[in-house]
This record gives sequence, structure tokens and C-alpha cells, in this order.
Amino acid sequence: MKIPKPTVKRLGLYYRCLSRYKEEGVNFVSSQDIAERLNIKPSQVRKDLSYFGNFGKRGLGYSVNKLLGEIAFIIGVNKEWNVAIIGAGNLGSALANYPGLLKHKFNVVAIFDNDREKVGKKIGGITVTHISDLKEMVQEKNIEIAVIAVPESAAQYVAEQVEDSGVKGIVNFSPIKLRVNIPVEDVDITLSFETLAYTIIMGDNAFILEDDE
Amino acid sequence: MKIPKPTVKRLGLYYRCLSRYKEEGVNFVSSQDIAERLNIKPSQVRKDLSYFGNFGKRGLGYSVNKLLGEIAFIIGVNKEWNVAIIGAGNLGSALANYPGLLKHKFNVVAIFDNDREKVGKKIGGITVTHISDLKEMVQEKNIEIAVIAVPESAAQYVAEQVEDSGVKGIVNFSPIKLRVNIPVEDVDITLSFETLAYTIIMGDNAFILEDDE
DNA sequence: TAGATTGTTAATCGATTAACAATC
DNA sequence: TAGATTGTTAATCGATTAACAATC
Repeated sequence: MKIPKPTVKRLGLYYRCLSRYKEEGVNFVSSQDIAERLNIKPSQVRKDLSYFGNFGKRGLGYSVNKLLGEIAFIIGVNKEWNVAIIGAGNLGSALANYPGLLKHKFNVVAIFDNDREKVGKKIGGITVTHISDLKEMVQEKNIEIAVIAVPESAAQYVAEQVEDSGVKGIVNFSPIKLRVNIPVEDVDITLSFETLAYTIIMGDNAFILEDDE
Repeated sequence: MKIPKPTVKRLGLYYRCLSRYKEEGVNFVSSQDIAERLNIKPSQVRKDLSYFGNFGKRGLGYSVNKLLGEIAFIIGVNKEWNVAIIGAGNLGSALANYPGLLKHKFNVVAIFDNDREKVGKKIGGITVTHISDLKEMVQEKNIEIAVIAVPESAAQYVAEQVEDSGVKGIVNFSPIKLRVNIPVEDVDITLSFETLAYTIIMGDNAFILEDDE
């Protein structure tokens, strides 16, 4: 069965939402409860979950603990991922210390840069390695995910190095479309600002233009 | 006429793509050229542009300069935006120096934090201000966009302060759904990692599960 | 003119939502 | 049992794509 990409994205949101319910000591939640917190429709929650199994009890809702476990299994929360950050600039440094990654299953185990000045320095407890040692380190440290946080001009070249090194996927913070044969997840920060700007300009007419525009 | 949200997102991509063509000295491009670089279909490029006008010449394609101008007008590239960053941690600091914003139309003019230790220090040439002065600074510096780069636990509270201050839109780096009545653009870094992880796990069967799963 | 490429329509594809029988 | 809520179907909505007449 084909799982819609938006469903996969929402699985992560469900997981976080349920974690909060657990913290709050809630044992059972309905699709309505989840939907309200996430600003979506209850039928969407039920449909998303139904791709993977029957996790709820009619009349009762979902056991927070059970559903957490099921989703954890689906999105592979139990697995640990070793991550390399390429680019020891401001963004790369911030990501190396990013609590959202640290407290989850993503362990930053290496930082690379091509600047000999930066090599050997420590960022968030990790020594910066020269990019020429990428492949070696990937094998040695069993790195599966690479983060591209280098300037636009270097991004494609770096991506090819990464692909060649045996890394399995890329989180790409550069604004270009990478041409590689491994999965890439784009985080386009500038584009988010531009989209917001457009939305603000359009005001209440967001995404609506008059015929004569 | 209603403009699909994905179309708005792509407008920013077209703009960048055309900027590169201009740098390369190219004067005319076809929808096919653009589509190839962006890994989308030519008919999508044409359809997206057709929401806003007839910018091309049949048989010839689009004038790079003219189309750049048209898109700049649509997405409001000519307007300058004053941006405040809330949260002077690693991520906030990185964003204050982020080249992708600096070289575009987004000027970071203020950084806020609630930590008295940080207030008064300089980040990327900007002095950190205490969050209690938010409203005052927003008026004074004409700030229209706020970036939320604070811990999850503070995000909703900060968002309400931001809304109250008169800011027009939020770029939200926290992992929660903000409940405010101004436009919000979410940048969910952790979710991008999770989605990538899922895609890697699924391998060639990405987003496909067998019936018996 | 002949070749190329647009702008636009109609068909297809994919995702969301409402509705409701099943059932706890 | 009566009330609540699931799981699933079918309807709707929205976005992408192919196809092609218009035309540079």
C-alpha cells in the first residue's frame, strides 16, 4: 500500500503530541483530541493511522502508551542514527548543538569543513575534521546521515562527495536542488521567509488574486 | 483566482533559478530549461506562471530579465523586511548571521532573549535586547517579521507576546503548532530528520508498505 | 515558412474530509 | 444498554500533468 508523504510527516507530529499527553499523565486520547492540538481534522488522524493498523478501541479512543509504541516502531524511533555535519559555519555549529536532535535519536558524531583554520577546533565537544577525510570517517563512525550546511557554491560538490562516501541520506540546508541518488530532505530557510512575506502581503486574501491582477 | 500554496513556494525557486541564469549570461530560457534544473515538469512551470500573466513568447521562451522582474514584483522582492530574532541561543545566533537572509531582503535588526546574562552582548553586530522591550522595539524599528528560536517550553508564550507587539508574521523554528492569529511559517528541523530517516528505512519502497505489514 | 514553445484545457492523480456502519 | 469513537468507504477537493491549438 502506498503511504502519502504528508501522512509520513504527520506521524512525527503525532508522536510528539502523544509524548506530551504522556507527560501530562493522560492514558487515552481520541482522534479528536489529537486533531485539535494539531489543527487538523479527526478523520485525517484516523485515516493516517489506519494505513498501519488498527490501534484504537471504538468508543474509547487510543491508548497513549500503545500508540506511542506503534508509531515509534513505524518511524524507527528506536533506531539510533549517526549524523555528520558538513560545514562548520554558524549554521553547522548551531546544528551540532541543536537540542531537538540531541534529545532524539540523531547523534552528531562528526563535523567537517574545508577550512584548515577550523580543522582541529572543537564545536559542541566534537573536533572539526577536514572534508578530505569524509569517506574514511563515514566508514569508521558508521555515519548514515549527512547535513549539508555549506555555502550554495559548494553544495553540489559536497553532496557528491557525501554520496560517494556511503552515507544513506542528506538533510540539505543549501538553497539548491541537489543531484544525487540518495534521499534528500530539503530545509529551505530563505524560502520559508519568502513564503511568509508573500502571505503577509496578500493579507486576508492570501493565495487569492483578483481576476484583474 | 486562487493560487495553490505549492505554486507560491515554487515562485521563490524560479526566482533563484533565473538569477543563476542571469549570472551565467543567459537571456532566454524555456519552461523546459527551468523545469530541468528544478526537477519538475515544464507544464508545471508554465501553469504556475500563467496564474500571474503571460510572460513568455511562444517559440522563444521567457526573457530572463523580464521574468525576474515579474516574479520579483509578485513575491515582493523589492520590499525590505525588518526581522527580529527571539532567542539568542545557537540557532538564533546562526540565523542572525545567516547569509541567505542578509543578502536578500530580510534585515535582522534586533535580537531578544529573556536571559539577563545575554542582554547587552553583541551577536553579528546586533546588541541583544531583553524580551520585555519587545513591543517597544517592534514599533521603533518597524519590525514586521519575528523568528521564534526559543525552547519548545517558551514558544507559545513568546508567540503571544510577538502577536501582541504588532509583528505581522512569524517564522517558527520550535516544534509546536503556534496558536496565534498572524501568519506562521514552520521550519521543523527535527521533523525533516525524521522524515529522512523514514525514507531511508523504507529504501526503494519509500512510502510503500506491503499488504501484510 | 518550419520549428519551437507558450498558454490553457481537460484528464489524471493524490490527499482530505464527511459520513456512517461497526463495535467498544 | 446507550453513548462514544473507531475504521473505512465514498465524495470532494486540490494539484499535477499531458496534450494541443495558438502563435512567435
